[in-house]
Amino acid sequence: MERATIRDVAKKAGVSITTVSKALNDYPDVNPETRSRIQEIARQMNYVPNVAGRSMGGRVDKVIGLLINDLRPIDPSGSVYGILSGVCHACQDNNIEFILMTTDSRQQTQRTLKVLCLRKQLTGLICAGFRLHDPYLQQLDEIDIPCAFIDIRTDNPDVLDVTMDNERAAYEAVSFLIKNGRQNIALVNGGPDADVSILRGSGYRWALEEAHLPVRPDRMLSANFDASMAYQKTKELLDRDPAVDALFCASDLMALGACRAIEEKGLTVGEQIAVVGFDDIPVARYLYGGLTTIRQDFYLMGYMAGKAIYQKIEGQHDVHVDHMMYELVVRGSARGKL
Amino acid sequence: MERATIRDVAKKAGVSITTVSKALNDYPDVNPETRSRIQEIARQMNYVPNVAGRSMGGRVDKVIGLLINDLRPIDPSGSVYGILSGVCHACQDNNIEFILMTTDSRQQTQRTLKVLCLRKQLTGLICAGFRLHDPYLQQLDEIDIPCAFIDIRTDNPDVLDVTMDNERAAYEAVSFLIKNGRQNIALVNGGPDADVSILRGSGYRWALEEAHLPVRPDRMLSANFDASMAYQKTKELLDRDPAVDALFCASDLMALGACRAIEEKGLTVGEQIAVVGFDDIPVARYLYGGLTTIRQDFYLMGYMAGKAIYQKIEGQHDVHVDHMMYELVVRGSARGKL
DNA sequence: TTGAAAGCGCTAACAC
DNA sequence: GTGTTAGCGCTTTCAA
Repeated sequence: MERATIRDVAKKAGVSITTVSKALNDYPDVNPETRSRIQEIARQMNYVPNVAGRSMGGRVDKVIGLLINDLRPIDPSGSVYGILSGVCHACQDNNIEFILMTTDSRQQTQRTLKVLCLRKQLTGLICAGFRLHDPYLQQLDEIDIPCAFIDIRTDNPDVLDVTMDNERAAYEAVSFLIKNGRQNIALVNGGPDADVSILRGSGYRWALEEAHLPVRPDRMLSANFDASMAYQKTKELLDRDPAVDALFCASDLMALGACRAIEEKGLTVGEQIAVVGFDDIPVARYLYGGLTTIRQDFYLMGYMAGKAIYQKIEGQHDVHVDHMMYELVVRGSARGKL
Repeated sequence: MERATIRDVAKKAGVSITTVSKALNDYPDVNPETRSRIQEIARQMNYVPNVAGRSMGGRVDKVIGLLINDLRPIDPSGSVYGILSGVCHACQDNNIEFILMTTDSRQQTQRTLKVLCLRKQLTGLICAGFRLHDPYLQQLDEIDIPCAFIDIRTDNPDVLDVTMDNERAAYEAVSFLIKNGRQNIALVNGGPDADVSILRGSGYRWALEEAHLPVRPDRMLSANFDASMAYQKTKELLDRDPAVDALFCASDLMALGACRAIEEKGLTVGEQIAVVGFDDIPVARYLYGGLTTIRQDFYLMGYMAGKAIYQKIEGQHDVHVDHMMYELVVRGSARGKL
């Protein structure tokens, strides 16, 4: 059977399509009996309004799009997944349509952000996974819908920044190591194209400077958030610089790679070399006697972004997203004496 | 500025809307010069065809929907994420629209699967995260679009089953333990509402029976794929049954919980109690000297499902998805002597 | 309380 | 090679 249209329902109910439309859209000027009769018939016929038709008729559904840059086959930190499910649930809770879109640097040069928004008829946009040189960051003025970016600063005042205070979190992590007697702390950072790397790097330097410890470029590694690259570079570091007694890693995954390098070198994680990670991935507590790390909540980030965009769509003016909470979770890989 | 319509473009180009439509949709009967002039004007005006209008005009885009049941805030095994990104990439590669939908047991009772498909105008459907008693499994006859289910058998011959041979994989894992001298192997399984639990459980029994080892119900735990429940139940098991010398766990996450219980009891993972997990999550190699586990590839599952559904949509008749590959990855938590 | 009619943006016969 | 026209399914005035 073909899909039932409003006309089919009208015919079966012996009324006009206008009346069916009104009945199904809860207009007040319909006889209650007529309404329920029509609703029943529609249900029986499996009638579902054609969205295209509705849209043409002038009833456009509001839609929040989540645009993920560079969607990878796996997501070891769970960040993308957490954001996705958070936005999704925020949309459900607020009864607004949600769609997922993806892009990458090539596609960003082929199709403008504006055109992307028009194509999907977006009412609101949330972006995640973007890096500092991505073309879309320059096109934010062109779109005229509420927009939020996760974990990257946009320097556009109309765009909501959803992130935590990465600089301060890194500062706290490194300060914690210092307070516990570590003096030769190296940094295993992500790539410089990620805004969070920059912030975590400056938090690291801030803590060292405050403690009057030298900031040594040769102790600042860049491992692109990749476990095996972290492993490799940490190994080299430990070979050339035996004084290192602690590592601050900008992700738990890199911390894992680093820990493996430490153990292979015959050193112990926690005792000889303290390690602090970042993210608190679900398995962090099981790793190397428990990974000390900065916990952040990607689900909540997504949820907050979704909720804020919804509020903007609904015309609220003073919408603003606070810095997300974080927490230093102390476990075996870097014990506290305090 | 309001959104440009085809009429605006036509006016600016001094041609009819028909010509614009033809030019933009690569019809042959348009003067090449006219075509490129129109394309240029459309680009300048940021013209994007209104999908609703297109759809009304009779040009319906094909859409594959991925329906996820019970989307959780986190996805520790990465299975949902992997499937999602796989389907997404398959759709990109085949140039077909992709949409993500979610449901749960409550929503399944409120809206039929048929209505869901109609609402989203789906051309193809892929379902993941479903459990044996979910209502939608009974409604498969009602939908008339190509459909695939991931990791659950549907007993509907028209529905593609995308999964690996879970029974055989479990059989191999347990046989491996037996061959390496383990005689008292317990099972830490997922809940009985997951089809894979049933299959992995029967693979476990198969291996024991083949080796003429007793199948003891008191050694078969059910921990709902949850790490802390696995921890708890394993602890109880080890207390009451000191003979246990190996554990086969139906997920790496549960294996983690079990390993923690083992270590807390003062036993060593690998030596005294061998542990085999399931999934090979990205961090498995870093856990407990490397977790021995069955590797599966969720991304590929999603990709294959997407590709197969696409082929069915395109009218291919003999579409069929082979069992996905798996592999026993031997690491420290259960060494092989062979 | 109901219905006739216009129109949303687009495509596709078909005529020119 | 180009334009005219009908119509897709729906909502929404506005008149009855």
